[in-house]
Amino acid sequence: MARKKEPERAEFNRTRILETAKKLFLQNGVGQTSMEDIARETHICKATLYACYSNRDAIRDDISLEAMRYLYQILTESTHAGAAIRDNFMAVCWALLRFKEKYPLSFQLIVENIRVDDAALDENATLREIYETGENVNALLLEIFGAVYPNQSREEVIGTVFGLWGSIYGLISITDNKAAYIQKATGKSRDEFLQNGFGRLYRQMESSMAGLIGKRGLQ
Amino acid sequence: MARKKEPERAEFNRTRILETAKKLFLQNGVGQTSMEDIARETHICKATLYACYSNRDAIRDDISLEAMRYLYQILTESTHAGAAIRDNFMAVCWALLRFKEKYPLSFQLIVENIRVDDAALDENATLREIYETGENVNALLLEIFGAVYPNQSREEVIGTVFGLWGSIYGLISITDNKAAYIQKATGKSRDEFLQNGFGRLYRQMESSMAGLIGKRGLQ
Amino acid sequence: MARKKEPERAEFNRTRILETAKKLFLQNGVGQTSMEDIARETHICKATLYACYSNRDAIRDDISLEAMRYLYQILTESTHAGAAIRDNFMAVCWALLRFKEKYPLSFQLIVENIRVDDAALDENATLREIYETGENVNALLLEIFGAVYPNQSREEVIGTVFGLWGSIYGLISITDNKAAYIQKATGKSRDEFLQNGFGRLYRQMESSMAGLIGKRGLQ
Amino acid sequence: MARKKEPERAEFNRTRILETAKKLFLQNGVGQTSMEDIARETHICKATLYACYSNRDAIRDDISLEAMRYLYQILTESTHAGAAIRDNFMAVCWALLRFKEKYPLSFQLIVENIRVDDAALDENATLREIYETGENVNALLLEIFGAVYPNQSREEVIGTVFGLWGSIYGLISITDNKAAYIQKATGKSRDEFLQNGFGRLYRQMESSMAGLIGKRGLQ
DNA sequence: TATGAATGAGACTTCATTCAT
DNA sequence: GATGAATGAAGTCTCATTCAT
Repeated sequence: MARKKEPERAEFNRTRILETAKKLFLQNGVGQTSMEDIARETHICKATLYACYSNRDAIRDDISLEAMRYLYQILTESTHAGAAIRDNFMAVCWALLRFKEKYPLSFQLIVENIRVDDAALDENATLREIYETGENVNALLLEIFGAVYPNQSREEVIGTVFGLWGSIYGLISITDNKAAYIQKATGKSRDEFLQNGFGRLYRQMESSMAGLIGKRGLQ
Repeated sequence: MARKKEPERAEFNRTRILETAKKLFLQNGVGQTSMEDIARETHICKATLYACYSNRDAIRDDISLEAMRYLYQILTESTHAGAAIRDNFMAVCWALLRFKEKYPLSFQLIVENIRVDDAALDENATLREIYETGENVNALLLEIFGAVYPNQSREEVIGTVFGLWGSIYGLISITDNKAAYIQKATGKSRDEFLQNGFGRLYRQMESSMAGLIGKRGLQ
Repeated sequence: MARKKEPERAEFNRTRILETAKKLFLQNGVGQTSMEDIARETHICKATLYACYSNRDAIRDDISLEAMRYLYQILTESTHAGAAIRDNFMAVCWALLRFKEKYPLSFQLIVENIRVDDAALDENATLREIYETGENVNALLLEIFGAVYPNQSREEVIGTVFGLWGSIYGLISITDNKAAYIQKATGKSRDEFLQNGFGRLYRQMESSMAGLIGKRGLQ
Repeated sequence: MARKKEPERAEFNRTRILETAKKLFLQNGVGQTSMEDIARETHICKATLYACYSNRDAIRDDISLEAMRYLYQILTESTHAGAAIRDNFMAVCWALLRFKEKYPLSFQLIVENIRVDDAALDENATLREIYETGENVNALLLEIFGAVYPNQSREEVIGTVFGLWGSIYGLISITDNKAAYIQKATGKSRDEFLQNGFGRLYRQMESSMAGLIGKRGLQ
């Protein structure tokens, strides 16, 4: 098979490696997937593999970055500054679900801390960008929801949003992981169940706001 | 030092292995901990190690079982059939936090599905017991919270409880993982922050009930 | 093939490894001999090989130690406190030749410095023993030749002996390496040639002594 | 920076490679220095490196050749047909020391045999030139010292000179390698020690001649 | 000629697992 | 049951060398 032309090639390999790694990581777990496996599956020789990614963590980090960017992108696309809060809230929830579906392995990034050794962030550009994109996601959320808490301090808003974020994460986790169980126990499909759950969380937010800003209806 | 009598000795070894494994799994990750490591750290030779646990998964499963039992135990101890719902709810929340603190590696058991190959459950007594203890936890929760939804179908109750369970899980995850971040951003300690978050989730439950059962006060 | 009984086995392996390594190191050079090669040639699997010697340097060091001990042994055996100096001198020379023949790779140990990081010697028992055996060799030489320089300070004796030691080393090196060349150019066999060379070096020592202790005959 | 013109460029590269290789060979040992290392350190890409030198041995040989030429040059420069033998002898000794200082890795060339497969010499111009330069060195030595042994056969002279050559080599080896040790044990600096040692070797030569040519004084 | 990327082979090392004692 | 030694398989990584551009 003919070699690709220069500039394309490197990118081509990295992409193939990334896709294959995602597949294998998911199938067998990150720990059970060896560079050997990835090389075999991509038909890229090990030396080349190591030229692209110096170890498994580098691959994992790159996947995380891709995931983080995707998350930021779909959040940006599916929310709108002027839209009704409920719409934005729901958009965020479903976006998170899509995120989990597309990057199941990276889903817990949402509640995890990027390993932040000061050293690590300085030396590892990928890690730094993951971190920064994560910060952008946070900023976006504050921008969307912060506006509707006019009487709350920034600190309170951060707290509320963080809490909701965690709750949504947990709700999606349990629902997606135990979809079959839930279906059997409640007769609801995963998405119906989530629809209800998201609704409850929204009302929680609403009431939390109501408590603070009086009976003035939200939208 | 005199040899322990046979049956004690075996139990003694298993305990040492379990404690050491928990420590190492936590320090280095499950995937990065080898049977070699465990043997070295316990000063138990590998052959003996294998006599106790046929592989790493067996150890991991045993830890999971211990964790599950602990969870069931503290939930049982800290909730009471006749107590105010709010008290029970809060007790459950803080119990989950203690659970995460004691068994960080097993925390996600809460939202995970035990690998349920029909075959696996049949052949693996440990797995089966984990599963059954999980079911007991579920039953306990339904018993505690189900009573207060007299007008709801069992299915609806299961749904509500499941959803809350996931939310609590997510809230604790994000709060514990990002405690430092939260402290810096909101000025609140992890536990203050959680107190608020649990409160919000409780009100969500309350209102969800209120919506269904009318203005009849809850306790 | 049946396994050896316990205590013998380990020693048996180490011996086989050592012998094979010596052969391969000599054939192909130390740098071109891999642990792989040694494993293949000994029919000992690599893991076992690593259990005996944690890396190639450990093997090399062990060979050096064996060599050093051999050197000390043959020097001890072939010299005698009361013998004529000339006899002792010649005995030392021919012992060195035998040493080079038996441990060609270790021959330059004679003029080399053991890598003496303070740390290394402390942590590496083999290195330390090589060093100490080397010191014993030095002491032996001083004992043999020192007595005949009654008027010289210890420092002068050390200097003279060291110098001779180096000269013998060099003479043997060139003669053995270029035996064929020498045979062609001078018609003498390696050993005849050496006999002459050693003789010249002895007379050098003799005259150096004569100069210092007067016409008093030696022996 | 503008590209060098073709022929210059190639020479420029070869020089850089050679200098870098000498440094790395010395630092880490020949066996531990890879073409990879050399490419990295010179910032010359590997393909170009291979265009200049087809493998590591070719580099090593080129260094050897450079060394041999240097040796021949300084021997030529520092000795003189009409000079006193003692002066020439000492000049040779100190030249050898300078040689070891400048080309430590090539020092043992002096007592080594160039690998002389008949095939190798025919096919490998570098090897052949090393060999020939080595022969020139030998010839030079015979020319210098041969004249003073008028009664000896050429064979005897070769023998004597060869033997001295080896002794000087050994003396320098041990003295330079163990300079610190010697300093501590004898209180003499390396060069003082060598001065004495060279003197003894000279007297050896002198007496060897004296024995043969009678009391006729040298010089 | 110079280059970046690719490659097969193989080095070193560790692991899970199994024996003989 | 406990142990030290052994093992085959696999993992991570590097090297010398070769292409296509």
